[in-house]
Amino acid sequence: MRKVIVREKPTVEDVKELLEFAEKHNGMVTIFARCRVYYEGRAKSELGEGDRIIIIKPDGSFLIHQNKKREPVNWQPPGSVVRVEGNKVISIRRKPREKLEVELIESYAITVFLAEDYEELSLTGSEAEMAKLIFEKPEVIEEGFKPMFKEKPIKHGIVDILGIDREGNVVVLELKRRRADLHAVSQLKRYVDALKEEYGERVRGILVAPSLTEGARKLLEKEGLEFKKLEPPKRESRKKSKQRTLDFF
Amino acid sequence: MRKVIVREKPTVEDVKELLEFAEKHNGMVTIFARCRVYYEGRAKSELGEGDRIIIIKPDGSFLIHQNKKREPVNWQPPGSVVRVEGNKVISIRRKPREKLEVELIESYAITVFLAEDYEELSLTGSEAEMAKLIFEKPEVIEEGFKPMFKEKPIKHGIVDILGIDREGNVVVLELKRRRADLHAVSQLKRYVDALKEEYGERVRGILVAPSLTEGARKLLEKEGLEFKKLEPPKRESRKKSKQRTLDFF
DNA sequence: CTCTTAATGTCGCTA
DNA sequence: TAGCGACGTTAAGAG
Repeated sequence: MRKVIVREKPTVEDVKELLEFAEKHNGMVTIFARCRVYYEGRAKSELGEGDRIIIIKPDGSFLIHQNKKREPVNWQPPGSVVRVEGNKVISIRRKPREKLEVELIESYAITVFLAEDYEELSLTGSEAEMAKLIFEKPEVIEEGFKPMFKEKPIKHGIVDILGIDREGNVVVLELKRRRADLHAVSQLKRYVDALKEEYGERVRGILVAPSLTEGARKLLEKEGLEFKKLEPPKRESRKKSKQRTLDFF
Repeated sequence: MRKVIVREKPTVEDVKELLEFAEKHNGMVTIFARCRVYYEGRAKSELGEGDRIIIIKPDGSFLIHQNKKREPVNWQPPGSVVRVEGNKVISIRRKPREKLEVELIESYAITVFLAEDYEELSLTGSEAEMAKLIFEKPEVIEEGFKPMFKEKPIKHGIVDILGIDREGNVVVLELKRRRADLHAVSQLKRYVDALKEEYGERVRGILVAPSLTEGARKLLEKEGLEFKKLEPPKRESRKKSKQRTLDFF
């Protein structure tokens, strides 16, 4: 069977039919249309008449893209359910209850894409990999540092890394894969405060990141917290993908 | 001229040609293809062979969508520049330097959409509207509350609303349009700490939100901060759109 | 389910 | 341009 079905200048009936076809065969629907959009749920919005691309995925994800920006102007998350009523395509989410209505003024084209995809993204340079690096080479923080826990729940939150320094002080690390800001410092402060209640004053807080904003540096200093420069490491490639390539033989 | 140009089973030359055509006419390109994706920039990623929808907008936004999730698996933000090299579609961003490469294994279809859209989203139920409500009816916080500043920069951050209560205490409000969590409390705490340095102990911090998580409630209590329940208001409709409808006449 | 936090977050605003 | 914070944030992971 063909991977992509295209219908130009579809009628409302065509749209209905192809949406049903896509649902049955787990296809992705793309509609190129002049439309108006109404949304009500966590918030409420209206979008006047204009040309947009509408994508409906087999998992219920619903995207409406204007000709600018990375973000969809309106959307519905996975798990939503779509139906057609007259010239409206409606998507409903329950919990929280949200309704998205697309009023089709004129449909220029519609496609159904029977996409097969078994691959997952393999990404490197994340905060999780900074943590891994620190457990493998604790000296990147400082000589004598001993990491003990990762993602450890404490009184008010979950600390990235909890450990002990060479003098027996409790050390909390807050990791950031990019330049750390005021939020990061507040977060670290919250953990240090909570741990001081438990362990007394011998608690150190270290913000670990490639750099700091000026505001963060000032607040960090005021709060008696520390900074350690560390770049998120980037692996050479291949993580989740299966390693059975030709090299295997 | 036609709004949507469709080419099925395009060659690499077709793709190149239509991308150039789209760039010239500010069209949105959509490619339905089996592909592999490589990204390197702030992080680095690889995605093995599979069927995806690729969208390239006239502002340089670049989206690659798998058949699941609301989020693109790979992307490039507005301002990026696209080019074709052999069977690869490459998008470059400078500052930070980021490169996205899509290796087209098989293109099933490509469309160029000459989308015209002059409308902007009108949204209600935002935090900004909560602030507006509080300035119009300060009593929704408490009797005698006087809001003084909105988005006021202080020592370590920018407070949502700064005001005075009936007893002359300085009051900081931190607004959240949805259930407030630990982050919101830490943020409020940061503001209160900074203001206490300036105004002494007569500083109150109030978290204003429709609800609180358990953890947030506990921390708020421990820190001597307060909570005021308030839902973000939803207007009846029409904000940014021009009011020139039939009713006008 | 709720809670907590990361994210190539993106986006808008402001000094 | 950098800093700061909201977002209908989304998504993942743990309890």
